[in-house]
Amino acid sequence: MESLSIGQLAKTAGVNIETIRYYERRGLIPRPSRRESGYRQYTRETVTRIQFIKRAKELGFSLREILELLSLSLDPATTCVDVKKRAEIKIADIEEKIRILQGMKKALITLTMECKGSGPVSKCPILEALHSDAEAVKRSAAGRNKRS
Amino acid sequence: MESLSIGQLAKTAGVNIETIRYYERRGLIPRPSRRESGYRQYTRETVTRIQFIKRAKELGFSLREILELLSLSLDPATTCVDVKKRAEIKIADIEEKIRILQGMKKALITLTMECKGSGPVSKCPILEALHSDAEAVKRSAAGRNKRS
DNA sequence: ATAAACCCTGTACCTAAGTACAGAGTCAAG
DNA sequence: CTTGACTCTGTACTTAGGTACAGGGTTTAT
Repeated sequence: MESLSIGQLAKTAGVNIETIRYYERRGLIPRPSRRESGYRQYTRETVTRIQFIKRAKELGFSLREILELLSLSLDPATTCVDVKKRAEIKIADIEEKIRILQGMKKALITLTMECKGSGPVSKCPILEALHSDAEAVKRSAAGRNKRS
Repeated sequence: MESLSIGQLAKTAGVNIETIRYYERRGLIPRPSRRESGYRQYTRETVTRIQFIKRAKELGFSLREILELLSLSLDPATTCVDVKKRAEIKIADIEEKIRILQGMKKALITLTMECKGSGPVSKCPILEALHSDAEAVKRSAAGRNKRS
């Protein structure tokens, strides 16, 4: 078994067949050679390539960014710094997302603590806040709860 | 000015006209009365409604969830606990997202620290990790970096 | 009365990362 | 030799939350 069919590749790499063709369209994996029938023929290299893509995705890179990383890694003019820069940008992206989520969480916790859990919905502090107290929500969501 | 045109409502509430019609289609705001011409006529209530939606979105609720919150708040059988439960589920959702992002961040930081920033891309520890060290990436991304 | 600004419906488009066919051809096992 | 599994291309669909027209009708200000 020196060459892999698309189905074998899919199973080995742990992705869908459709995903492989999609990655090919996106330029993330090279167009493979074909049999006379037109069937795609892959080498083990492509398994590695797909695993690269999967791991980069786990680190939060988009397919567009992964494409960039891949072309970087092929360009002899690239230095390690170029790659490191991408990673640092991604870290900053992730930190921003975390910040926003923590603001949301804080606001929600504040609201749920105000809610005793008894009484009708008409006096629910959570809904009341959504209806009228724009500032409280905004302050918390932005992570700068100044009052108190 | 007792009734608002869709344009006035959009400006007042700080959303797009298209967004208002979209919310109407989604059932997030009630179908308004119409003039003879077919023009939509809104009341101030709808401003409040749209602001509710905007704030709930800031707290991380999807439009589908907001629809649920709105029908809860109209149902007299709803109690405060029902709303509180939604908020708590949302908090858990947010915490899960934060956990995943922190795993990504940790893995990326580990990799960038290994990278001295000098040397050719062929020896970049970041790319090397993506190419072969599946476990290191996974461990960090999952937030359970066992091998210290 | 006419031009600018507004509004209507309906449909298509956008991003991201795929997934799901339809309709055809090919390969492998029994 | 046939049947089932596999593969091909091309297109449409999915989720979420909108945005952008096209091609009409209406309102308002001058």
